[in-house]
Formats: sequence, structure tokens, C-alpha cells
Amino acid sequence: MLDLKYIRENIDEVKENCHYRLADVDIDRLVSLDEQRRNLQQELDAQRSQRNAWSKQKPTPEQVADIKANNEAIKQGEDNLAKIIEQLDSLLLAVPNQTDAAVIRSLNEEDNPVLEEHGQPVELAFTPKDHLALAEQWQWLDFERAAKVTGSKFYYTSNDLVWLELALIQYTLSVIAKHGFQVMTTPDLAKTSIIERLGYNPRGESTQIYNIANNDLSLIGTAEITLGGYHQGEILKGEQLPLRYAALSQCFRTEAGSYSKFAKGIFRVHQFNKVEMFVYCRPEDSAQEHQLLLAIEKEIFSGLEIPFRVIDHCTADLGAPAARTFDLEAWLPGKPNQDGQAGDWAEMTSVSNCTDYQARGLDIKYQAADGQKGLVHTLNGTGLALTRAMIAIVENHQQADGRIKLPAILKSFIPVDLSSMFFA
RNA sequence: GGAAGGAUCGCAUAGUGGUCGAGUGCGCUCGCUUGGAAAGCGAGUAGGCUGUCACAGGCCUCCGGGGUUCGAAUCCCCGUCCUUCCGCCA
Repeated sequence: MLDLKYIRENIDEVKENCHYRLADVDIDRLVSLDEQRRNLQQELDAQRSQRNAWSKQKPTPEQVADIKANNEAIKQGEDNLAKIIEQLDSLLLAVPNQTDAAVIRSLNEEDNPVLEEHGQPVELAFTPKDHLALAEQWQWLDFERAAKVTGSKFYYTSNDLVWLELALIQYTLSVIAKHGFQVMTTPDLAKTSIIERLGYNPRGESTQIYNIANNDLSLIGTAEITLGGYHQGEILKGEQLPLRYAALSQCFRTEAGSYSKFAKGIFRVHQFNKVEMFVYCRPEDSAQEHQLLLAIEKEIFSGLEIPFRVIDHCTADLGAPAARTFDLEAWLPGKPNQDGQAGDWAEMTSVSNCTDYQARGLDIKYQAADGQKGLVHTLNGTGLALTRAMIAIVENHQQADGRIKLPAILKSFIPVDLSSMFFA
């Protein structure tokens, strides 16, 4: 969340930011509620001060009536204040992070600039299949039986796709660990309040989050949640920063309201594995850490010999907690583009600098030996979203007979003899 | 799932109705001391909100919420988490 004091003192900037980020928040009402809150609190503080003064010693019987009247007023004031704070908080949670100055301001989410391209889309001498056709050929995915067990947008994987996924996980973790990250596994559920404090909306019709009934837990949509909540309420020592973590977790998303002609297959599903990176750092280091996370993502995709490009989210496409976000988009030979021809870019990763927005909500600070202290900055980035990465691999490395050429870097992570579906 | 005990200022602890926002030890910071250090001595050492040009001042926080009381770290109720024992279990 943003600092109320900052909002109060920068009303125009905050309003403009909300506008460009398509966030419909009534800032005037928020500021007015804040003023009411402060006025009421001052009144209340004076009454409490009076009570404290009286209670320093045993009162005379005549005073007791005054004291009781004052206590009644305090109770009234507290009730009123609680109501105002409740409204204030729900508005405050809806205000997105202030945007990095380098980000393109646009109301159209198609306006994400392309920053760089790596590798060339492969020229295939045959008509490429999409991942679904390949999956059918090798019986990699079973949607029909998953539908019986869990409904649509779930899947079973089998055969060599399982080994490919496990190899990708180990490959990804090994690349990240090489950069000094602590690798972890985390719970796949988190308290709903944690999700909210990280800047996501866990409730309501449009939420992407599954809530657990009769409980304040939700299924996580990303390990960003559990890695971000990890240090909630802590004061980190400045010299131990940056703290760099990576975790493998299951991710669960309701995908409420998402329609797409690309809905078939495992590009957009309710449950998938993902390796996520998360960094806590000093404010002055966050831009540099952002570049580090991006560099690691590029290293991972380069190693897999997949053509990709880097895009920079414009304001319309930024998630609430982010000040700036880069995506890696991979080339998918089997994905139809807007003109219906085979081959298009598709989102593979996302890496965000959330500055102090999440740290303020979760109360995560640092204190350095040099006396410097304040809220940390947090960053998160996809290591590898397994379903999408597998699509990219099988589509880019497919051969005319439907077999897949395994990227050389994965060979050492496959502990079994591959069947004829893959070859090295 | 059942029973018992616990949660206090970075850490360890003291504290059963007003003298407690809170003592002590450790740690940390600054100063004295020293050739330098250790030891010793002295001082300081939570956060949030509000307020002020800046001070001052006020309010809140002893796990969270509610209650009793003129007054709660302290008494009562509910919840969360931790520990131990029993049961169960991959």
C-alpha cells in the first residue's frame, strides 16, 4: 500500500497515476476520510488524555459521574473512528503503487514497448504443430479424465512430459542457485490477509484467488505470496540485504473472466508448477536487483534455446503492487497470431519491482549498521512457469515426425532413458 | 482430536489492579579511560499515529479481539500461535 502521508501531500500525482493505471479509486474521498480520521482522533486523544489524568489516583465519588460520561464519549468516538478507518483502508488497498518514471504512460495495454529480442524464430521445413497436437500424439496430457475429477482447465501429465517437467525444475533451480539465491519450497496456501497486504485482491467476483471455506486461508497463485510473507513484521539487518530466495510451488488461479481462443491446452490452467524468485533489498539497490532477476530469466531461456523478447509493461498493464514490470515473451511456432497464421509471441515470465509498496503493507523494514533504516524494497520474478515453458520447448524443438529435440542443457537432469518421443 | 502450560521493549527475563510504557542482565551506540584494545565507569537504546518551521506536547501498542473497573501487562471471556503429554497418522 501507499503511505497515507504521501497521498495527502501528492494528491495530483496519485490521481494521475491511478488514471494511467486504470485504477478507479476515489482519491478525494480517501483524502477527506483521512482528514475526518485525524480530526476525530485528536478529539479522542484529548478525551483519553483526560481519562489518563483522572486515573492517576483514586477519584472522589463526585468525580465518578464526570469520568463515566467521558468514558461514554470515548466509546462513541472509538466506534466512529473504527468505521472511518475501515472505509479508509479499503480505499487505500485499491490505490496502486506509484509508477517508475521510465514506464510508458498509456491507457492501452497493447502499448507495451519491446526492449530487446534474443534468438531467431525457427524456420521449419514443415507445418509446425501446436503443443496440443504434440501432446495428443504422445499422450502427454489428459484433459478428459481431469474434467471428471476436477473440472475444466485441469490436466494430468504423463510419459516423458513428466521427466521434462522435473528436469526443467532442477535446471531452473540450479541456474538460480548458482546466482546465490536460497532455494526453498513453501506452503501452497497462505492467509488471505497476507495476499491482501502484498497488493492483490483475494475477494470478490473478479478475484483470481481460490479461498478455502470456513478458513482464512487461500490457495496461492504464486510463491511470491509465501516468499513475500516470509519476513512479515521483521526488521532485517542492513548488512544481510539483499535477501534472495527462489521457491518451487504449485500455483492456483481461478482464471475468472478469462476467455481466449488460446484457452485450449495448458497455456492457461487452474493449477501449475512454478519456480519464483523473490528479493528483499535496500531501496537504492532495487533497480539493479530488477536487472539481475531479468538477466537470470534471460539466461534460463537462452539455455533452453528458445527465441524470446523482453517487453516493458506500460501503465495500463501494470499490476497494482508493481512500479515497473518486464515480461519475457517466447516465440511459439504453433500459436496462431492475430492474422491466423502460425507463430506468435506469448508471455512466459514476469519480473516486477514493487519498491516499498508490499513492504509497507507487511511491515518489513531494515536497519543498517550505518544507522540508515526504512522499509525494504521487494521484487519478484518468474524463474520458470512449467506449463508455459513446456509449451515453448515442444513447439520450438519439434521435428517433422513430432519428436522433440531435447535442449542439450537438460540432458544431465534426465535420470531415465528417454523413449522415442524425445531425442538428444 | 483431548489435557496442561506459555506469549512482556533486539535476545533472555522481572512484574497478580494505580508508584509500570514497563525493572534487571546481555547485546548495541556514544563518551571517559588506553599507545591501542579488553575490562571498568558514565549516558543512551521500541514502534506507530498525531502535532510543531523545528522543539514541546498528546494518543495507541506488554500475541489479537471483547469484557469487568474510576483505573488492567496484571482479573474474566473468545481467538491465534508455541511447548509438553495422550490419541491418531503419510
